[in-house]
Amino acid sequence: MGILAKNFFNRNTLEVARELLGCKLSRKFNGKVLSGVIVETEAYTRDDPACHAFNGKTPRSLTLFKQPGIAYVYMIYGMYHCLNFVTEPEDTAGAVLIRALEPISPLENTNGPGKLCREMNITRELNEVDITGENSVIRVENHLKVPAKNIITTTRIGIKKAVDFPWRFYIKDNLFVSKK
DNA sequence: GATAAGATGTTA
DNA sequence: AACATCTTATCA
Repeated sequence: MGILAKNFFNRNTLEVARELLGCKLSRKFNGKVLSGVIVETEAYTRDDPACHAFNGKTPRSLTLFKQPGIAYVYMIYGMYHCLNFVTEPEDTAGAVLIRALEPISPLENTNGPGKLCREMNITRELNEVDITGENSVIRVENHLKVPAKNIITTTRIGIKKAVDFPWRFYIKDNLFVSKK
């Protein structure tokens, strides 16, 4: 099925976060392809106190201002990485955090943002890689169509600012959504 | 330079 | 509820 192109990411972050549900994420590593269905996402935008880019450009947040359709990978708590896709036009900060996958290729422990990166060998080396190319090490394609009634909208997890923003999305009743 | 906080996960 | 563990941003 079709690989998601730059256009897909060059849009409102909340729309992208919702529409990524049901898409297939593939990660090439050591000659193998690891893949899973995206079942949980969170949106982070400019004007969002919880977003790394809220206070403007810093060495780390600069990635969020770059072109849509690249990866934003950062380290959290000194031991885990988190994978995001950059959204919105260039110079407008925005990203979608990938929080959980339902395995397609054999994978375990993909029900959390740190766990799925550990499982798929996603590190800071992949920061800013293009995810819209045919041969990208990370790419996303259309896979399952998730009916609107099966998309649950709630508040985001693990943040201390903007805790009331309903910007977390997940597939209803899916067993691989992260636990609270 | 120092310091505090952090988009997490595991263990108890 | 504690903690493992270290990058980042901010301030001096």
